[in-house]
Amino acid sequence: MAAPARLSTRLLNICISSFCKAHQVAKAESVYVDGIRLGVLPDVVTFNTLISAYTRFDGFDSAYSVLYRMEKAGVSPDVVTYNSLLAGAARERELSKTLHLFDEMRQRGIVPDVWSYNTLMHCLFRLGNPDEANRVFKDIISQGLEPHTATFNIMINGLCKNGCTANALMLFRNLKRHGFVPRLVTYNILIDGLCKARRLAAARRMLMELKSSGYTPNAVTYTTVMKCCFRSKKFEQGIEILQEMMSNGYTFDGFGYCTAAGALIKSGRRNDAFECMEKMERSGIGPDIVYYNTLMNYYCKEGKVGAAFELVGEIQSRGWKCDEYTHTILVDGLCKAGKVKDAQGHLQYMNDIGLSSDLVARNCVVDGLGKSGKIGLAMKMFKSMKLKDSCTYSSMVHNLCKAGRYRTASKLLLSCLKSGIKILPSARSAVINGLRSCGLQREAKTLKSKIKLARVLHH
DNA sequence: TTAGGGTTAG
Repeated sequence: MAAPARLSTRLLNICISSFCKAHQVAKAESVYVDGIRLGVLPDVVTFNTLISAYTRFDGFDSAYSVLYRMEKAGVSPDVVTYNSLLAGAARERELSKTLHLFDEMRQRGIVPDVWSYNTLMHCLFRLGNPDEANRVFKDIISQGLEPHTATFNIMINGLCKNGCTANALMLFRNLKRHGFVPRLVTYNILIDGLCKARRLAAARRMLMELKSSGYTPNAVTYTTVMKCCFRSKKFEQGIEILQEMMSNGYTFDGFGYCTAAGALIKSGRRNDAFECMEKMERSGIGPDIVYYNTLMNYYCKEGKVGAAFELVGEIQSRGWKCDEYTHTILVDGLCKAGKVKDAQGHLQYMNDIGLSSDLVARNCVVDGLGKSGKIGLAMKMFKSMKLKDSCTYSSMVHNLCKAGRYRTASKLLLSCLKSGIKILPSARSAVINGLRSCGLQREAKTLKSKIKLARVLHH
C-alpha cells in the first residue's frame, strides 16, 4: 500500500510544481487541497515548492505562513525550505529578517549549505557589514564547503558596493591565479565597481579583459559604461555608447534611451535629450510610462508645462495610469513656472487619487513656496510634514537664507547636524555667509566649528 | 539564489 501512496505524492508534487512554474499559485493550492481530500499526503517537496513560489509571486509573509501549515501537517522543514525563505526575505530587502531566519534554521538543527551562506553574505554586504560577510566567506572555506562561482561573485560585488573596490580587485586577481574562471557577470560587477569608484582607466582595462576572455559585452555592460560617462560629464561619449547599443541590438527596451535622456536633461543638454527620445520613437519600441515621464520632464524644463499636461491625455487615452513620477514632474513643473498655487492643487489631487508617496512632490512645493517669497507658508508646510528627508531640510535652510532669516536657518541646520541629517554644502555656506553679512561674525564662527565637530563625530 | 536598470525635488 505504501508504494501507490508515494507515487501519488510524487504526482501531486509534479502537478503543483507545474502550476507554480506557470505563476499559478492559486491553482497549485487547489491541487494541494484536492490531494488532501483524496488522502494524498504532502511531503517536504510539496511544501518547499509552494514556499518557493510564494516568495517569488506573493512575498515573504505568505511563504512563511506555509511553514506553519507544514509543521501542522507533521512535515519538518529542511535546508531547501530555509534557503527559499532566506532568498525571499533577502529579495524583499528584509535584511534583519534574513539574519533572524538564519539563526532560526541553525537552532532547529538544520545545517546551512553553501547557498544559505551565499544569501547570508549577500545580506551582510547589503547591511554595510563587509567584515562580517568576509568572516562568513572564511567559514565556508574552513568548513570544507565547496564555494560556487556565485559565492565569489557575491564577495566581489559586496566588496565593490561597500567601497572596497581595491580589495575586490585583489580577490579577483587571486582567485584567477588559482583557476577561477570569471563569468560575464563577474566582469560587469567589477566594471561597475570601478566606474563608481571613478577609476575609469581601470574600468576600461577590465572591459578589454572581458573581451579578450572571449566574452561579448551585453546590455548590462553597456548601460553601466554609459551611465558612467554621463556621471563624469562625458556626454558625447555617452551618446556614442547609446548609438553603439542601438546598432548592436541592445536597445530592445526604453532603458538605454531614457537613461541617456534623463541624464542629459539634468545637465541642461535638452536638445540632445530630445534627440534621444526621438531615436526611441523612431526605433519602433513602443512608448511606456517612463518614456512619457521623461518627455514631460523635458517639456517642463523647457518651460512648456502646458505641453506636459497635454501628455496626460495621451497617457490616459492609451489606457495607462500616470504614476507618482508623472505627477511629481507636473507639480515641480508648475512650481518652476511660478504657478505654486496650481502646484498645491495638483499635490492635493495626487492625494485624492490615493498616491501616497508624495515626499518629492511636497519637497517641490515647499521649495516653490520659499522661492516665490512665501517663506511663512513654506515653513508652515515644512512643519506639517511628518516625513522629511535631507532634501526637505536643505531646501528649507536655503530658503530661510534667501528670506534673510539666518538665525532660524542656523537653528535648523544645527538640529540637522545633531540628528545626522546631511545638508547640502551650498546650504551650509549660505547660512555662514548670511550670518557674516549681517555682522554676526561670532555666531558664524561657532556654527562653522560645530559643523566641523559634527563631521568628525559622524565619521 | 550573484551583475546594470530608465523617469521626480534641494
